Amino acid sequence: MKDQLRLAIKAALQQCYADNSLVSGEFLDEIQLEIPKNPDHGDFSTNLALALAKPERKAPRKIAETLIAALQGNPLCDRIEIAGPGFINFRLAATCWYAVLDQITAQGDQYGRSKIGAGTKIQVEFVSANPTGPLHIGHGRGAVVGDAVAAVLQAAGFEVQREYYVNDAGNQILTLGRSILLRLRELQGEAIEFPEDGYQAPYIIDLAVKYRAEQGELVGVSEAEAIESCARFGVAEVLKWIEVDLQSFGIHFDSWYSEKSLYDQGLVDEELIKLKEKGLSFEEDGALWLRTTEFGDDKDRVLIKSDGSYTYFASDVAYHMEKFDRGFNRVIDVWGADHHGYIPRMKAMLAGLGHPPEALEVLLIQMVNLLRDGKPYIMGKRSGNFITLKEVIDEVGRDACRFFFLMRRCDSQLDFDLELAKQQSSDNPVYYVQYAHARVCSINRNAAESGMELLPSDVVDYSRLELPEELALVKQLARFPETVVGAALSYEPHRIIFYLQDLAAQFHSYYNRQRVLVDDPITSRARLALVNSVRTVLANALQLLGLSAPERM
RNA sequence: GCGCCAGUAGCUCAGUUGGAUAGAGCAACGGACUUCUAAUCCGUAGGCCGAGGGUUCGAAUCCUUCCUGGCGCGCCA
Repeated sequence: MKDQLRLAIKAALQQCYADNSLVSGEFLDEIQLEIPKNPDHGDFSTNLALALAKPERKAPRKIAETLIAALQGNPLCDRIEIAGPGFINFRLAATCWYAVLDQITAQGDQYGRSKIGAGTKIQVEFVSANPTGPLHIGHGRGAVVGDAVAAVLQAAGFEVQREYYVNDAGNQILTLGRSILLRLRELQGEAIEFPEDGYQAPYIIDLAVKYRAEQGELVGVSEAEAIESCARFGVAEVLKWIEVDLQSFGIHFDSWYSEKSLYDQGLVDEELIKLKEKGLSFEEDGALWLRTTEFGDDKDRVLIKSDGSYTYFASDVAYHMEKFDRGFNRVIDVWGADHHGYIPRMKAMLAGLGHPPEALEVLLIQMVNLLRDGKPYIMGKRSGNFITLKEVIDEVGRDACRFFFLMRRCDSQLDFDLELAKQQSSDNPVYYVQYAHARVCSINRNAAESGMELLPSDVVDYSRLELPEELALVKQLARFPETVVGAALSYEPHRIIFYLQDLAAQFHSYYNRQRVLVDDPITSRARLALVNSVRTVLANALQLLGLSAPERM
């Protein structure tokens, strides 16, 4: 709809240049067309005349008049007028809008999907929590946002892969192994002293118990081998928990990528050699450094520590280069905001190795402040004082939990009060949206009972939809595809949430004001077609965000 | 000290990337169930868009200086 109008305007502009009624020849790549807040200003509005005022050196309103003359007689438009300083407002013919209903009916669950992404390959890496303990609520936000960003990109025609990076190498894994081993010895009757820096949470004991049951007792192996064995066992077990939790949250990964495998394949050393060859790394104080300051970082960063072990950064270099080797045009990392200081070195590394820094997009998810009865709930893995994601989902419900995490822009902090979330579960906004869907389904049941079925759109008389609120609903439905595109290109899935709330509000209002099933069958059928288009769009949007669309509530 | 994010109604937040009279939910107040599901609707009230300066036809939005809150600034992960 919008695009058709944009083309018409472009043609008109061309015509004006051709007959010299406008002279600058200036072309704006993107003619701005927006939907005015005030419906009195028409269905669409452009500031084109204002923007051309300078190059044309003419009053905006004069330019607008010329353009309108060229647009006269266009079948799309019912009325075109000049307003304010030189806005051109378009009111589209009602018949144009009815075409949207045909489109929705024809496309069904595909309505809202587009090909803007044109198959561009994007990887979204998210969650990637260390496999040393169960997921907590902070991971939940990143998980839902990452999943929704991926979904929205897919809907916009990008080819998307969801990946979980498994940090199964490094110190924290050794700590996990040591902690399990100590608990194991404890189970075997040894007196142990649990160190401050070990993982003290109770689940470590569960792991030890399971280890003992499945692997037997550790005898005749060195300390290092014992730790390694416990660590591998622990990682595998914890990853199973994580996968189950994510599944119950409706999140599925296409790929689980092991950090350890980067070392095993020698990819880390390979990249380090490349960096050395490019003269980007240097040795100092017995460590190997990357000269990230050359690309805008505030200090150089260590790749290999003076004790010979690798930093996280070293494997991240290899990991991200490997992503591009796999053919992704763009790579999105979803991180907690507390890692934001890490971005400059990553971008510097990419620049150094010949990739445009824009190819990596880091989405920072601000903290979730977990509250219980209004009081902050301090969490720490080591202390074992945390609430797992699973517990939260069980308490609040999957749909409500996902909805809650998606309701805000990811760069603003989120207060999550468990008591409040539970209390509100009956008037939570997610139910408001789902209820709209259930209501349409209910109307359908009633229609079927009275022998009225949904007819093919070519026999529905849409001209019966002449009430302003009916036209407004259709216009809202027409905005769905561009909302999805906007959400995808800006990585802002919350836009879909707000769209859903708007659409549901309009529907509920219509429902209360007008009956769908009235005495006149022609009108009933037209209204039935309308509300079923609403149902389709609600269902598509809910599905996109991993939310259910119940038929009864 | 430096950097990132935020500051919009009493509270929680949107604001289509610079447009016309700044919006919604909750809370408050007043109404609507004999009617397709009241988990709904209708109405009232609520604002110096943190503060100052700048850019232009036009600023909540852009540039700048401050103020407040959160988070970072390791040869930790």
